[in-house]
Amino acid sequence: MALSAVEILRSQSLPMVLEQEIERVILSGEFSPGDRINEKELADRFGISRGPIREALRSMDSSGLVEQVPNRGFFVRELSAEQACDVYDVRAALFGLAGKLLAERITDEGIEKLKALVAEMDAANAVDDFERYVKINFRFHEFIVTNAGNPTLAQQYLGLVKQLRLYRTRNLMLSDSMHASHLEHHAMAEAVIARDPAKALAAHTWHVEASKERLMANVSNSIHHRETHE
Amino acid sequence: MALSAVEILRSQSLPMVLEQEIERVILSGEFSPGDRINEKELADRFGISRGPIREALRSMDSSGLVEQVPNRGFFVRELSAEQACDVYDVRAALFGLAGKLLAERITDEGIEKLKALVAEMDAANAVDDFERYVKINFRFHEFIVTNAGNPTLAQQYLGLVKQLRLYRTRNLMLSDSMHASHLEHHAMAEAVIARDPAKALAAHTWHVEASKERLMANVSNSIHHRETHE
DNA sequence: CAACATAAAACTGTTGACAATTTACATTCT
DNA sequence: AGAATGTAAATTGTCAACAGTTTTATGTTG
Repeated sequence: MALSAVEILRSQSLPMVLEQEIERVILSGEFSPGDRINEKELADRFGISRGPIREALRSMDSSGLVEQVPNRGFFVRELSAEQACDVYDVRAALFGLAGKLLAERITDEGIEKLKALVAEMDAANAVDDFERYVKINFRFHEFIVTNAGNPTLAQQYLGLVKQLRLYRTRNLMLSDSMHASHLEHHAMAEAVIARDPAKALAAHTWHVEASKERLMANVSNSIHHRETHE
Repeated sequence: MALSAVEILRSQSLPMVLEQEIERVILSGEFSPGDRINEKELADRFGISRGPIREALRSMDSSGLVEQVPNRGFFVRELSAEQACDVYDVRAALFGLAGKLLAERITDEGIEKLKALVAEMDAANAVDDFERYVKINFRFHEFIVTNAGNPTLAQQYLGLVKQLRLYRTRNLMLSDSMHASHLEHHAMAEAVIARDPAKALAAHTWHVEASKERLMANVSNSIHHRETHE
């Protein structure tokens, strides 16, 4: 399966595809944070040699998904709670900027698209459809970041989101969280639709900061209850 | 010269050192943005094979200093004026966060250190010593970012600063620019010393935005006068 | 003389092999 | 039994060579 995907795109650029594939393997949870990555194992899996694997891992090292220890190899990066908070703080600043820029630059069609996304979330939120909500939520955030008209910003932001997925936690979306998040989304969209950069900056920044706090509260909670569940 | 440096640190980690060395070569201006990077040439220069070179370049690709075009190799990244603006905007957001966090967390000793740096800049500013001012200015910024207590933030910020060096421009620090910049530095330091996060956030963000505008004004100016100088 | 086709050179992408280091394991000693 | 030590296996770091592509140089044609 994975091999055929690599095989098909070989003509394009092998290590770039590899990067995505390895990323997928890591983020899918097959490799856990802290795990050592065996180069030969990956090479055999994709039917190639270790060279391209190492190049892909080097690249992922730079983007914070893996870490290299000299003479010991690559490890899936481990993100402590503290580090996750740090990433969230940076993400909040970037997302705030995205909201501000979007409010300055969004087109009329963009506004329609945004309204449609919000409407979709309204629907999912109304019936407590978590799975659907999470999906649209992702598209909503992606829309904001990619339409802010700043590729550097988009790249950095998406990189941080990837890093955050290394902070494994029983990410069960609670009903309360969803409703709170949804209210924030409305505030964000309102500010952007009103083309109010300052308000958008504040709303977008706040949304990520609030997300961080909800996650951390959730984590300490699930740690508290771990014994009863496992 | 470069070879001996590599030789000495070979025991530590070759490609990591290589990364710094190649970075130095690029940022020193020996390779210009848009230039193709010859792997063999670099390999010969450092007396090693192409493998580690490629690994280092892949890492630098991820951090935005070079770009890879399939089957054509690596090129020093070219930064358009628009892209430079984008990077500045992101940098402003990050630096604002750094200022805010620093104001929240700075220790008493940190405040003393900060005051000392400001005093040094005062001195250089008073006598229009550009070279000295630029140097301390760099240490000042570095202090802020590394003492904000958020390694992720520091890493991202420093990466952006490196990228900005790809935007070659006759970066002559004008007297007006220096004095304006200096005033902003005072406002930043004041906010941090007062441990006022909101004010620090605003002052630090503004400083980078103002720097961007000064640079851009400078650039259009120097473009205007290019013919007479070259 | 310019434009195009062709052949040679240069370069990148990838591989398999070898050296150096680390890890795992069995043996010995206290 | 448990710690220490030495050996074997596994793994990483590096290299040199080969295949495939791109670039350059050359020669030919309209």
